[in-house]
Amino acid sequence: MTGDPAARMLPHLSTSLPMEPPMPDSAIPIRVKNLLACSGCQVGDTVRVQGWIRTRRDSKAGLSFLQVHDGSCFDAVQVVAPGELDNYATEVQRLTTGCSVRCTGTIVASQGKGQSVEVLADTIEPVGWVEDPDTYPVPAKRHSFEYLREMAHLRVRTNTFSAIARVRHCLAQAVHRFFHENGFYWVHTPIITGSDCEGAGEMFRVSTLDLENLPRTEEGAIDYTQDFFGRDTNLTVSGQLNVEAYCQALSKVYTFGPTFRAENSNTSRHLAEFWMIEPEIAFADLNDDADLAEEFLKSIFTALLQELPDDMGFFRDRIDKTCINRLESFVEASFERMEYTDAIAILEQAVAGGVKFEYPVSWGVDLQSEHERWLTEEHVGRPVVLMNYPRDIKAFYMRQNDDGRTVAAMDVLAPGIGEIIGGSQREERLDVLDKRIGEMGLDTADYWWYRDLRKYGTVPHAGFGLGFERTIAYATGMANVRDVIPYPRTPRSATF
RNA sequence: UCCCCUGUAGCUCAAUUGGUAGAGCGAGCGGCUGUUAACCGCUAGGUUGCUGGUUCGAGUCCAGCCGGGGGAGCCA
Repeated sequence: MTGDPAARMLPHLSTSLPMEPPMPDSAIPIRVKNLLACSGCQVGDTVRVQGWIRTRRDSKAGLSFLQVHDGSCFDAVQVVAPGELDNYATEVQRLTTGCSVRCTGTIVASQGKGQSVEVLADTIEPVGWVEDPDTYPVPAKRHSFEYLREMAHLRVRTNTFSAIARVRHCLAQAVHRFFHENGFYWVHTPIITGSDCEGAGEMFRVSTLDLENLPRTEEGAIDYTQDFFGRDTNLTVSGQLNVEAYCQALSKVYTFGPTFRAENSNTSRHLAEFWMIEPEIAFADLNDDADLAEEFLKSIFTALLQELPDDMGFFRDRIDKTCINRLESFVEASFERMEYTDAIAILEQAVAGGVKFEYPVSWGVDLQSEHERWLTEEHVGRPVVLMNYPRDIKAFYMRQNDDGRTVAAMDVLAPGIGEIIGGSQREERLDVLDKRIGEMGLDTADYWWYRDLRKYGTVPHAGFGLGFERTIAYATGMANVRDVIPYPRTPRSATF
């Protein structure tokens, strides 16, 4: 649990916050997670909790119940406010969903059902009011995800989005932990790139030129020599080429950071700004790459199941009944390795046997989602690693196989989602690489530094890419990647 | 970018082949209660996305624009 900041106390912060109110000497500042677990405190202790009101329920017997959450865990703590408090009528009974409060009181065993312990308050200090409860955008009721998307600054106060934030953090930590513990170095590949050769999609231009008055060359083209970098630059669409260079000195490396695609894609699986994980390993072939992908995915999903049972229980109960079972099956299964060529034969047999697909199948076509789903869900029933695709449907940097018609590419397919990882062994032979660059109509001059890697101590190497938001959506059952990133960027949408 | 659906109260949605715009939730007030998605009653809350058109009459039909969603393509 050392990686979980909510589990640790930060007394130096807690005691240096501004507007510190008088507090009984014995009051222990504590976060809700630890309070509910009686970790670092026990029944009878005087504690202080700070957070936001989820609901208030009044009892005319002369007390009120406040559900106070602070983001440290899924549950809120019940703070019992006796009617004897000085500000009971003037302030406590005016608290509404969303107000922030600072409470001190005694931890007691709860008389009610639904919680084992609660806080019997000595003081309740409203810190920030909700100025108009009638128009507070996220009252305690059901909201559609579409509506909450337009309230991205407030939606994290809901059960669902605070749970997503914790899952996202947990998985990110698990990613770094897996790589760190396996001897990988995290490489901070550039966000602004001068490479125009990544070939992974439409790019966002980065420029300080005056759009109202663009400098022109004598030929009438835009004169990028006058731009900030003295050339045209873009936001990165992939760190792969850069991280390959570091791989060929550090042996095992990865990138994990934001990536940008200016594609006009309007789907539940695409974002203009998303986070991608791209490991790269040297002295490795495609089988090593598949091994890595399998160990990696099992590691991060195992961590999620172990570290956030309450949040995952919420997703199971309210979002997707199967999400926990799916992850448990995933981490226990051995991945099936299958050749693309064999997969096509299996699919063709299935069609002959009466299975209906919308798109036809034959050797040389890229598999559609329906084909991938059928293979992993119906035919194998476990995760599948498809390997060695036709070279004509894959990128220039993928290593050509001896058969002359396939490349060492792989996709990891998972039940319930389809493709979750795409990777390949990279072409390490300069002559073969140059031939491929030429065949695809690209210019070897643009790849001068990438080609250098093949001139100076080249080595077989491989890697893969994993979309972080798709991984979170898969793990939680959330249907739209726009709801698993705090501030989604999509075509015509970048409000926050 | 293409196809389909959609836009009505703070939110989720009704509104009969075009005829006075309603409910639930939320909110406010009152009642009841160691409460737990509380419950009961009352109240407030709308230029039906925008612009134009057809019509005696448009939330409803037509055109354009803008927004949202789903699917496809592209991909992660």
